[in-house]
Amino acid sequence: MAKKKAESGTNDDLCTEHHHHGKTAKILLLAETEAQRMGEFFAVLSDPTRLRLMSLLAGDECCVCDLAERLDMTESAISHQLRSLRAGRLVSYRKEGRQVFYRLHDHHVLELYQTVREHLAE
Amino acid sequence: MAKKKAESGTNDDLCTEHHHHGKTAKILLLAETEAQRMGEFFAVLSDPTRLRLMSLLAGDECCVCDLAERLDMTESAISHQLRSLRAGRLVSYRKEGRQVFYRLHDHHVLELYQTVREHLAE
DNA sequence: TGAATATATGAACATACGCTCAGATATTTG
DNA sequence: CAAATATCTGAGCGTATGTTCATATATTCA
Repeated sequence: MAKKKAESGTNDDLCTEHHHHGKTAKILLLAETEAQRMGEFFAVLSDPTRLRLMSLLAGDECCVCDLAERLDMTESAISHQLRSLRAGRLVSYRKEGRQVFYRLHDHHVLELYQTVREHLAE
Repeated sequence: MAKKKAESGTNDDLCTEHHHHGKTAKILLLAETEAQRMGEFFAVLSDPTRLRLMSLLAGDECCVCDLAERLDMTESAISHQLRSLRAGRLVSYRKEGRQVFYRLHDHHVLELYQTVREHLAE
C-alpha cells in the first residue's frame, strides 16, 4: 500500500485488459496532458455564475452591463467570468462603441449545455 | 456601477428579450439552484485524475488497487476520488470479497465523456 | 483468533478560485 | 479637453479542493 510517484514519467498510452471475462477490452488510458486539458474545459463549466451567463447567451448575444444586471452582480465580477469563458473558447464577442456583445462560441457549446441541462432535469 | 446583492431573493425564472433584432428570443435564465447543481456535476469532471479514472472504467470495470497502479497513485488518493465520482453518480460499484469493482454508472456518462474528448481532440 | 489484504475516512496542508475593491483603458459626448 | 460610460485588470481575501499521512473497517486465510 501507499506507493509514491515511481519511475516512468509517461505511462500515458493504451493498456490492454488484465481480467479475462469477455469484452474485447482494449482500454485507452487518458494521457496526463489530455486529462489536464479536458479537466480545464470542464472546470470552466463548473461555476454557477458562468453557467447562468451561458444560459443568457444561449438566447441571444448580450453586453456586459446587461448581463451584470440580469444576474444582479457587479460588472467586474461578470467581466472576470467572461474572461474565463473566453479563455475556454466557450464565448466570442463583438465590440460596438464602448459596449462588448458576447455570444456562445458555436452550436457545439449550446448543444453540450442543453444536453447536460436536460440530463440533470430528470 | 458596482452593484451589491439587491432585493429579490429569487429572480430565478424566465426572462424575455430586450433587444429587437429577430429571433424568437425567449431567454431562460438558469435558476441559481439549478446552476449550482449543474456546476457541481461539471466540477466532478474537472479533475484530471477523475477523468483518467473514467477513461479506464470506460473500457471495463476495475478494482481500486488496479486503478491506483495504472495511474501510479496511492490507493488512498484514488479512493477519495472514487468517492467524488460516486457522489456525482458517475460510477457504480460492486463488492466481491475484499475488492470493490467500479464501473461507469451508465451509457449517458460514457457518451458525454466521449463527446467532449472528441470535441477537444480537434 | 491473529496477520495480511483491500478499501475507506478524517485531519492537515498547499494550491486554486471567485468575488471585491481600486484603478486602468477606451470610447463617446459636451 | 474633460466628464461620463463601458469594460478590463491586478492585488487581496476567504473558501474550496486534491493529496498525503495515519488510522479505521472489513474480509480472507493460516
